[in-house]
Amino acid sequence: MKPLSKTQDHPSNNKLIKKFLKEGSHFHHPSFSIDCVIFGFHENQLKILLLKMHHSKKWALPGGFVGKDEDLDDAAHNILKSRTGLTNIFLQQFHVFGSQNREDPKYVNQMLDFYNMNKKNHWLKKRFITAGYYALVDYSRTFPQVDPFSSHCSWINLNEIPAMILDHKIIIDKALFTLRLQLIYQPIGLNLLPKKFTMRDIQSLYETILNKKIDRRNFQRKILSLKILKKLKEKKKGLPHKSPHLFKFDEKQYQIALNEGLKGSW
Amino acid sequence: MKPLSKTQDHPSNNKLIKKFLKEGSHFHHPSFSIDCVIFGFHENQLKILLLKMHHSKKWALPGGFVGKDEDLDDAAHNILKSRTGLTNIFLQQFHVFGSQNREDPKYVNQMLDFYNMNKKNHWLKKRFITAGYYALVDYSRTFPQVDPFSSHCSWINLNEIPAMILDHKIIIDKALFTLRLQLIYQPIGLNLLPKKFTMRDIQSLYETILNKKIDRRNFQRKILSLKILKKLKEKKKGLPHKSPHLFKFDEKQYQIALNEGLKGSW
DNA sequence: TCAAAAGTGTTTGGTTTACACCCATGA
DNA sequence: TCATGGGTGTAAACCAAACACTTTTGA
Repeated sequence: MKPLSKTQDHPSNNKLIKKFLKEGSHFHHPSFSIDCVIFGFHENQLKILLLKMHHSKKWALPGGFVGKDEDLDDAAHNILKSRTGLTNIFLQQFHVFGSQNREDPKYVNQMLDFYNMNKKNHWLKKRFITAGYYALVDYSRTFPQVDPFSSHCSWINLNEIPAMILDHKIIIDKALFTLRLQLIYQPIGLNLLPKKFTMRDIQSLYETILNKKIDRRNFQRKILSLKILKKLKEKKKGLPHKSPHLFKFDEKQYQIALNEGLKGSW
Repeated sequence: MKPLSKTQDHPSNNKLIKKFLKEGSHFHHPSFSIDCVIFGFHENQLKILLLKMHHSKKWALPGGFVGKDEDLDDAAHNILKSRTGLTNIFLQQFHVFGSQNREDPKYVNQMLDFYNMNKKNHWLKKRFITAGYYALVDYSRTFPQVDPFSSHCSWINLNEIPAMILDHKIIIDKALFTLRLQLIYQPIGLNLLPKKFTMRDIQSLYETILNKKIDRRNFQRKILSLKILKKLKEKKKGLPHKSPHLFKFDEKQYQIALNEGLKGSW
């Protein structure tokens, strides 16, 4: 596992947390939460942003609740912004998880004990239904921030996922499945790659998500035929070999392709 | 619009309804509901099962609530069974609807007045988040049943949808969109067609869902290449012209195809 | 015996796959 | 000057779309 982002202890947050634990249920849609699977891409690795929880050895997806008068999608965007600083990002609901046993009384009890809260019938101990959202972001433009219940907020390689609370591992798997499916009929990469990138960069992205090798020449032909890329005059310098062209997304065409739903398969 | 199924007035249900209105919130997951878009196919028409509400001129999707200790998917199956009598049916969650303004205070007020209930802070007047499920069923094997809040339960042609409560029209549109998308990478038709059917039957189904004509010969080649159909010795008799072969689904292959996700496009 | 629908190909053009050669660059 | 990856091309296999002829049937 890669080095973690620096611990932030938020000791000043104690009061806030207590208020939240006591009165949170008044401000939020009851027994309903949102969990975000935030994908980032760096050094040919697909990563997701995870939180290490206080009061538990386990990790969790960035999540939150829905305000009483808040749209679901807005709530998800707020969570994304709080953890990464990013706004206006592709963020999509992909599944609701509502199995009857999605609770973790042990963890919640520990937390309530820690803050000297009354455990009986506490609103957090009820079964929650959670909506899973997934986002694709540019790893290098994020500033991961812990939330009050976590000690670390880190990018973790997809093949190094630690023990997760609740059914969060299932949520991640479903997100990845959806992402791969999506890739078949929609373009992907805007927000996940830097503004300018080489053909190899975007191919690595596709290969990583699909977890298979693609022929370099065939990939180029196919991705260009989608008309979502613009070739720049500029080349990438300072590499040990021939300087590759840089590309950027043609955002207009990209949006059209997103809406129309591409066909075909990789 | 086609003739409606016979009105059932459920006068004996008054007591039950009052109990539900008074105490329903104790038994159910709070402020959360399920709505089902149940597609059926008959006479080359795609239909959906709708309820005409008491106390309103509008119609609604068959829906319900989730028991405190009930899985989301189980709740959806129960709703499907109550309205159609069917079990073991393809039923899939496709979206959660949680915009902040999905309420219809006027309609709920009318109903509460009718039953002399206290309107103040009534649990049904809160904003609900609802999970949309869609099902594909064999029209001819259903026995549509009203629920206590509706006077009719009828199959309505997709192009003759009446005024709907809340955002139910949006839910229908999204279901249809998902169905069309699904058709691209998954087989469809089991449960929606009778056990035995002709090549024309299944082609009509595809044409109806996709809302476009498909070449008869190309369709046959393509659908057979999926290996999900079994040709029967039997032929359909009593037609004015040449007797067509009957087919049935190879359920084993069908399930495999469902899980693998077909590729390609129609 | 005829109209209508079923059964069965074939041709054509495009897309996907597999594979090969030359070019630019820094070490 | 050489190892490495970039840029470009082509043949074969495969698939989708357009289209035609023959067969069966009841009226």
